[in-house]
Amino acid sequence: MKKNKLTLKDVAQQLGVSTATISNAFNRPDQLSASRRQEILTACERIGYHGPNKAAQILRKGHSNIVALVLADSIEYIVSDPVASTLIKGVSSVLQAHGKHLLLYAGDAQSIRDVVDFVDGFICYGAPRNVQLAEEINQQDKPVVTVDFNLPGRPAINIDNQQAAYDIARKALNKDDKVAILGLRLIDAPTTCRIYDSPLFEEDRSISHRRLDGYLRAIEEAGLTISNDWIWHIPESGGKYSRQAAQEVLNSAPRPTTILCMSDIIALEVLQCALSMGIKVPQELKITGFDGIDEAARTRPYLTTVCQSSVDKGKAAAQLLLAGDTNSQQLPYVLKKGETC
Amino acid sequence: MKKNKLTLKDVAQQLGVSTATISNAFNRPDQLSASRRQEILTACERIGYHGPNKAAQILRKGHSNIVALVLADSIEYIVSDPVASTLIKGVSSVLQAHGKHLLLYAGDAQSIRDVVDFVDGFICYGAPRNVQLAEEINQQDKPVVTVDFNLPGRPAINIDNQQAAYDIARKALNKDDKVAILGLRLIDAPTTCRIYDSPLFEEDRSISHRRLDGYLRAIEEAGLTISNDWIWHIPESGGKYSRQAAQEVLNSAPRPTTILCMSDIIALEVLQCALSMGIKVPQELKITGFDGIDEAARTRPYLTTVCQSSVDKGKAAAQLLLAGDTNSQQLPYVLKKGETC
DNA sequence: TAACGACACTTAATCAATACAGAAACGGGC
DNA sequence: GCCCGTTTCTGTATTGATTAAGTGTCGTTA
Repeated sequence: MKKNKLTLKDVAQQLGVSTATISNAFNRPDQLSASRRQEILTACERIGYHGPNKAAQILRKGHSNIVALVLADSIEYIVSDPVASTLIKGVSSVLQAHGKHLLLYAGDAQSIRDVVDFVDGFICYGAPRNVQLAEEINQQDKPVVTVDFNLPGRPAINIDNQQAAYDIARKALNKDDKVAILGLRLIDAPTTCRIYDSPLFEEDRSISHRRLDGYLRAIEEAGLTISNDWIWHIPESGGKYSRQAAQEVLNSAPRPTTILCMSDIIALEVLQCALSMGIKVPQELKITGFDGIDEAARTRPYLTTVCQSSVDKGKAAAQLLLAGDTNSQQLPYVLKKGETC
Repeated sequence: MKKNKLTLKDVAQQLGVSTATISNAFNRPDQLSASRRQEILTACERIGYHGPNKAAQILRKGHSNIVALVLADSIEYIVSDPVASTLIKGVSSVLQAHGKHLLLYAGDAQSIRDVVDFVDGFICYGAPRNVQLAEEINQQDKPVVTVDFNLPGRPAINIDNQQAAYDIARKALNKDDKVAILGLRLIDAPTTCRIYDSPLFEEDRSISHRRLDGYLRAIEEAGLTISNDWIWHIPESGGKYSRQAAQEVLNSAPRPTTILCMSDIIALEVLQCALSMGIKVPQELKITGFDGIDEAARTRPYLTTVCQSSVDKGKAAAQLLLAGDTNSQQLPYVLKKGETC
């Protein structure tokens, strides 16, 4: 527990040189002779000065080596969500390789101002609940990269959600199928529910809406129809919401023969629920997922889903941010034929 | 993308008052009349000044509302480790309730200095690989709380690891048992290996050493013996290390009848390996775990283990830190009788 | 009515650094 | 010996705020 931290000024006085020289010794080696620099550095080591104060550096230099990862959900939820936590892996691996630090931000629109002034940039994952938060971030004169959603004028990392949804639905659907869709955050409601009158399409098209587009296109091409009653809105993959939707949809009459799920978590919940009800998968019920989480490959029967790499998304986002690149990037996905359809 | 951020000085000039008054309007309402304060606040809102620059505040005030969670492993590993990510949940829930932010630190001893100057305190989870990192943090004149390891003079959050290990081993052991222990970070080696000559006990007793004490005491009391050959060192629960140890121990001759594992992850690996080898659990092989992760309750047979709440540990650590309390805290644990012994 | 304290606000030092302009020293060429 | 350019180092304004000390005004009280 060392007290009385040394400042650059103290060190300068002790060594009999100016503060500028000490500063340069640490930051700009070309500004002083190599020998002098070595002297200063070893002297600093000896007296216990570990380099310029970072708080002051941040103020003066205007950057901090800290990147904020802004999360749509609470950290509590995120760390238990396989997709999100894998994304964190990707982001942090790149940041670490560049000597940057990671600040996990999961607060509201107000307290983002606590960090806005000193972080070097933002990676936003998922559309924030709070629209104000997204706006607040977008107003900043700092680099921003979004993942799995769009912010006007900012680069985004995405897969082609529409095409992926179309592809998997096309593979699943047959003539005479009765289709249901379990969607993620389709409307602005805090509970699981069917979509009746709520507007399906918003101006700011989220990835869920893109996926929905894909599903609907495939349904139409297969000569089938679907009404809003058979599209569910789920506010969040985790917790009770998915299970609730699974139970509702499987107890509906007539029971769907194909259920298109916008996440693997949802699909696994449907699968488990179906099996416990004695429904044969895929004979009586076909299920598709989305994401390709590890768990989806371990179930019996294992899931037919769209595999996308969250690690790659995280890496791409971090790289884009650090490179100052402002071009959006579309990552590949692969369809994984499982045993559920 | 707003440019030319306003400063407090700019605002003061525009409103024709001193900078001190603006500052007080935001930070010390008692220092100016309520009416004046209201005027200033609404004026700031109007011209788009969102409050004092945080980087400057951090420098001047010396605190930032940011707490660093220092992790022994890389973030990549942490987010996929159920124990660690649950701890993060606990920590972040308390921090969020107090308006603090969370900085995940998983770097080395050098770059900790990037954050040391401005974070308000440290929560250290698990003994860092790098001893220097622990020392560096301990030297700071900032609050530190440790979880699952000890730093001299700093409060620690722990369960009674020795007693817990003793309890579960006592329950598992019978006369004539052949015992093996799969330990976590017992010595300073990067690979899975048996412990031969390496010193079993170090001065700075880690939780693993406490657990080992408990196991050994139980073994002795049961009238059994164990030599260092039958104690494995595993550098990290995740990855290939546990599997490797499981294979080694199960292929040893004579094969142990009881395996005491210092984490559930390790125990599950042993269980899976044993089942695939056709070994009957618990008839031919008894296994105990440690931690009580969710997954341990879902396997068949499900694990006999020591349940401790990582959420509670995280919460306790954050609360201790924020309260400035310097007393260590011992949390409760419960033995969970499963089907593996 | 002079003294006193409470209130409202300002002045200016301070936090710990960076970076630019300029000074001193040095060396080489003519 | 003088000029010019380079190298090395110093002085100081600047970054954007906080805060202790100080000034002025007003109402109260002896």
